[in-house]
Parts: sequence; structure tokens; C-alpha cells
Amino acid sequence: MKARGPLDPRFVAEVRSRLLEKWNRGHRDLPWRRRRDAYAILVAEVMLQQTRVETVVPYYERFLRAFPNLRALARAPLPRVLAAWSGLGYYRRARMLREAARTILSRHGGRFPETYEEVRALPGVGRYTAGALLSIAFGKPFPVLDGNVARVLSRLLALRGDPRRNADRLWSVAASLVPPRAPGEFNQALMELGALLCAARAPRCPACPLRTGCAARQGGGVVARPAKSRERERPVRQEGAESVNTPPAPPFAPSRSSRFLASLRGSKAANASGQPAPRTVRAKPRGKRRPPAAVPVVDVAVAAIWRGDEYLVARRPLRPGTHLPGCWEFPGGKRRPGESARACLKREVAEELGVEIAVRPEFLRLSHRYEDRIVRLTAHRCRILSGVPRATGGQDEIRWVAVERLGALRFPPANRPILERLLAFRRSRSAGS
DNA sequence: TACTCGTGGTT
DNA sequence: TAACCAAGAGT
Repeated sequence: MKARGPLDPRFVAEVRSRLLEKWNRGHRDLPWRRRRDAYAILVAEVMLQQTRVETVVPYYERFLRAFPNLRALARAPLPRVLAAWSGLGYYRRARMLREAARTILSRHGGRFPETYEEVRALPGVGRYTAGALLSIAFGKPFPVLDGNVARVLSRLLALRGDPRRNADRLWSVAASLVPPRAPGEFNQALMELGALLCAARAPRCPACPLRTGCAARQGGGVVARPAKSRERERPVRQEGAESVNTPPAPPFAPSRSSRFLASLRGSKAANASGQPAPRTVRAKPRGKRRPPAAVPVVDVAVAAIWRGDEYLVARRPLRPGTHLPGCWEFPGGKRRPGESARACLKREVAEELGVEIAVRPEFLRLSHRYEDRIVRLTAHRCRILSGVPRATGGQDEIRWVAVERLGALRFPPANRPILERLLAFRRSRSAGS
């Protein structure tokens, strides 16, 4: 192993103060940031593992309402915990979180452990979560290294290679950076920087408090970092191959102050050519063409929104003159030109039912020939993310209906295969368990 | 070490 | 559209 020298203390001090200053000027108001008790932080950190902040928020609030404290969670039957977790993914996390709560009750008498070894020993608590917990809930200077921090530090120090191989180095850098005071704020500031400014694809370098000390920015390899685990085989252009790595943000005049942090870090920061990189012009991959049809073809997206064993269906108005009056159907509608099925469903369901949904992968695609047109439909399973469905789009009525009773309702012919598929889901599920 | 676990969003 | 990515952990 190479003995890399420790970071310059002045560099460390500068990074700390700039990050904390930024944090104190303002940060996102997230529900778990409103409390400091270890239980709430633990729940948040586990939910946040490999899961976006925006996804976690509604689950977090519901979960804490259902299980407001350690005891409530430890005592809760596992199926209830899993139900509250349903839709978040990585369900092992839910089991381990409950197990951790039980461990704290049995092994620590209900008092949250405060040493690294004890916290780390809890089920589902790895190096990251232990560091987050100890720094945020208990104000202890342990580092965190998540995807955000790895990216920020890789860029800040212009590390080469796969961040996974650099993990040791990154952990040690993170450890040198955490300040003894306000380590929790510092760690969150570092992650928030990675989430909001030092983003993977479109970094907002001009707004970054560390920009003048960022080696990648001075070397021009910001978006190229961190390197991917496996370099893609890409046709390499003869000239200007490097230009691919140029940040998409407009080039900035090299600032006078950029020498400040760079000198502390000891970067040699070779001066990049002052020329803006030539833009790569890509041929548009468009050009799909549909064969001329005797009758119009209509693209339709259908949402099978489920809750337990029930699906949400709506009834078309009885008013004569409407197409298929009084027929039941799944929510959805016509796709607009160029609109993805996913976007279409989110839009249609918001309009028709006033709720926000998550669209899961397509489970059925078919076309149905009516007399006057051909309907091509794609069906997705969907879940409600927020809101309570109401008939806001002119339907006669909406209803949650158990799968096996769907058959009793009158559906348009094109929807029949959907019913069959949903019934098949149900059968395979009950047979599987 | 490298794989698996879920789901939603992004490009 | 397909691949990649997201406040990782366990095996």
C-alpha cells in the first residue's frame, strides 16, 4: 500500500469551514433533520440506503407514525413492518431494522448504544450507517462514505480509478475531514453537496463552496470522475477524445482565487488549455416510422393500480354518445406524440384521479382491432405514492375491486387480457406462498 | 471480491 | 430505450 501523506491541515480546515458555512446558510428541510433522537435517525439512515431522498420522505413519515419509537417497532409483528415498508424495496432492511430494535431492547436494555462497535454490531448497520448514526445523533466525529461522498472526494482530490478500489483511501480522507465539532452537520453537508451540487451528471461547479480547491475541476475531469467500474468499449475518436470529459457547464475563466486551496492541497493543477472544448455533435437516433394504416392507430397506456389484492377501476359515463358508456376500465389514456407510457400514466392518473403514482415495469402489451381503429396498449402495475383517488376526470365512479371480482364487471374487450393477467398474478402469488 | 437485493428517476 | 444511478449491507 502506498503511504499517501496525510492531508494538509490547512486544506482540511478550509474544507470544513467552507462546508459548514454553506450548511449554516441553508439546507434542505428533511423530516429526519427535525429530530435528533437516535431511533429516528436510524430509521432514516436505513431507509436512505441506496434510495433517493425524495422516495424516502413519505415512507419515513408514515413509518414513524406507525412505529413512533424503538419499543413500538420491536414489538410490532413483522408483517406489519413489512407492510409499512411495502414499495420501498430491499425488504431485508425492514427485517433487520426491526431486529436491530429488538437487539437494543434485549442487549442494551432499551438504551441506544453509543460506541462504534456496539452500533456497528446491530443488524443492518454497516460502516456508513454507523458513522451517520454516531455523528448525527450523538455528535461523535465518525466519517461517512456513501455514493455522494465518494464522488465529492474523488473529484476534490482527483482520484483515479474505480472508487470501489479506492474505498480505503476515501474512508481515510473522510475520516481526516470530519471535524470534532459538528461532525453530523459536516457529514450531512458533504452528502448534500454531492446530492445537489456535485451531482454525477451535471455538476453545478460555480455554486460549489469547494470549487477553488477542487483538483478535478482544475484538471478538467469533473464529470469523468469517479471512474466507472468497467470502462465502456466506446469507439474512440481519433482526435479530441478527451473532449468527452469536459464538463457540460460553460467554461469559467480560471479564477484568481483558485490557487488558494490548490496550493494548500499541493496540486500541480496543470493549466488546461484556455479553449472551450469542441462540442460533440451526435446524429439523432430518431427516425421511427409507423406503417400507413387503413384505420388510425391509437397508443394507449393503462395503469393497474393495486392496493393489497384490490385494483382501482373507474366507470365511464353512461351519457349516450360517449364511447363504451358505462363500461369499467383501468385508469390511463392516450399517449401524446413522443410521450412515454410512464409519463402518460403519471399525467393521466393525476388528471383523472388526483393522485401521484409510481409506474412499475410494463407487464402486458397488446393491440386490439376495433372497427374504426386499432388500439395498441401497454399496461403497467402502479402504486399510489401520494393522495387519495377521487373521480376528478369525469368518470361516473371509481372503486377498489378485488381481483377475483373484476370479472363480474363489464370491461372493454381490449382490457380482457389485462384481467386475465392480473388473475394469473394472484394465482401464482398464492401458490408461491 | 463480486454479487444480490427493489424501486423509481434520469439521460 | 437501455443503462445507470440512488444517504449500503450481507454474504
